[in-house]
Amino acid sequence: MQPVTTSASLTTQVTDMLRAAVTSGEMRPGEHYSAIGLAEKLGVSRTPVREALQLLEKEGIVRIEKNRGVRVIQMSLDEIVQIFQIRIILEPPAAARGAEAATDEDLAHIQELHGKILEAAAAGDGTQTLQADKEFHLFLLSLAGNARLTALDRELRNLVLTRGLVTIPTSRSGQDLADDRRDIIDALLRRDSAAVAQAVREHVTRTAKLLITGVSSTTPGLSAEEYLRKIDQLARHCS
Amino acid sequence: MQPVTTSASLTTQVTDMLRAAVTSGEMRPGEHYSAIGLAEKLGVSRTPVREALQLLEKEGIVRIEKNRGVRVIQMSLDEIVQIFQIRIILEPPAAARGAEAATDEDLAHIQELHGKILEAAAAGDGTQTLQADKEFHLFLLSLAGNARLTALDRELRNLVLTRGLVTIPTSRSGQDLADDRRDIIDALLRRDSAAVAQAVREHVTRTAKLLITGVSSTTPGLSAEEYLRKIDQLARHCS
DNA sequence: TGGTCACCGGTTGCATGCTACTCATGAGGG
DNA sequence: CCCTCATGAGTAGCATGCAACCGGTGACCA
Repeated sequence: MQPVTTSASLTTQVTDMLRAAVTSGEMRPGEHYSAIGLAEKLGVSRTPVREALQLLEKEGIVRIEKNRGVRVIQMSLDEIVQIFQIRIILEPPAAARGAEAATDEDLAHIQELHGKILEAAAAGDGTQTLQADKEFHLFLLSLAGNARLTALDRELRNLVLTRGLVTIPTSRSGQDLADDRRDIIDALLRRDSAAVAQAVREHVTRTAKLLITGVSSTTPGLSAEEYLRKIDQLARHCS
Repeated sequence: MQPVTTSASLTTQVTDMLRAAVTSGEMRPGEHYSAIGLAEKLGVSRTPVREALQLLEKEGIVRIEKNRGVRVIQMSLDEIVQIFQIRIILEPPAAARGAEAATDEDLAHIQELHGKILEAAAAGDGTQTLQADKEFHLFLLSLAGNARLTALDRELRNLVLTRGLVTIPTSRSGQDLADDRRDIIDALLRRDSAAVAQAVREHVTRTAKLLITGVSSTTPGLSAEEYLRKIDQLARHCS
């Protein structure tokens, strides 16, 4: 039904391309880039690139250094912790509400999405698995009927991806995460919203811990302990 | 110690000015504006205005209509509810954690900020009251040590301001809100984090209800009931 | 009279020129 | 030998030119 999708504005396209370049690892954190260079590479003028970079800066993906160029932000462990602190607060209640509001078709669709995760995981396609996992969770959250919350969560997830791609898919941890999802689905099918909240909470917490230990292990001289402690520092105050 | 604060970029300044123009009511929701017109009015070229508008669009304050100009978004009651649903989930645990982490100086500063709210309220300066209230809450949240959460909350608050300026300051409700703040401070001084969470939760919930009934009363044929019900639809699932 | 279409004012979107700024390098002085 | 400072290469930031595009209005035709 789309009328050939009159191609979106260049600025928008460039934004997406650059974001993809970052999450795919093509543009590396800490590295320096110039708007003029990126413009040439993409075959457009500096203006849309510059505007795209400003938007990405607002997302927290890059930092613009006045008259110096742009730098992909090397997300610190501290910021990763902050993001997960937020996710651990937000996602459980949203998922629980989603469980209440879900129709039978929604539940069927969830199981379908779950199937796709398993397929991708079985095929050993890490990127695809991550993508499918994201869709699964975002669909669940969207059932709560709060579009802004869903969008917010999507952005938080994207941010982590810039650091997370490498570290997530170890086989052992992949199994744990799969078990978590199984728990979520079981609770969903029972329409036990409290159990859904609990399962989601554990799932996100586990993801956070995996990521943190992973990142800190590749950064010698950094103790994961301190950061692991912080993860549920906020969530435990949820009344 | 600041080296004369080399003035921020024009784009940034324009962004702030336009945002202020929206929240102050100078630019009205639903109204149509052109980048070229705004640029003339501000005495700058179209480029920084255009870039500022793109950033504001990302914040959700305006919508850019291709080749047509820009429109200040008329926030729907539904979106207001969504924003408060998020705030009611986020703020209580953050405030509670802040209560744990606060130093004695922090507590003193909080009381100072509280004093400023009372002053502004006594002087009958609505705008100033709102501003002081924002600072109070954001400072409390910042004590939790999660800068991203604080920034997020600031943005959510700004969004509501585009609709909220008019409706908040009725004398009766102002007193209720002041009482809430009193509760928050009492709990803070006792370092009773659970009570802080509870008090914040009630405060935000009350604010939401005031705003919703206010807005719906100025929009005839709209029942507030439906929206009021939704407010804590998510928060009640906080385990 | 009703409908279609061409035109036109107004706007954004992108490209590009120019200025001012930042940082690094290297020469010159102490 | 070290420190200082001038110079230059490279950059973002802003202004402006130009084309493509949208929507409305009025003329023209059936």
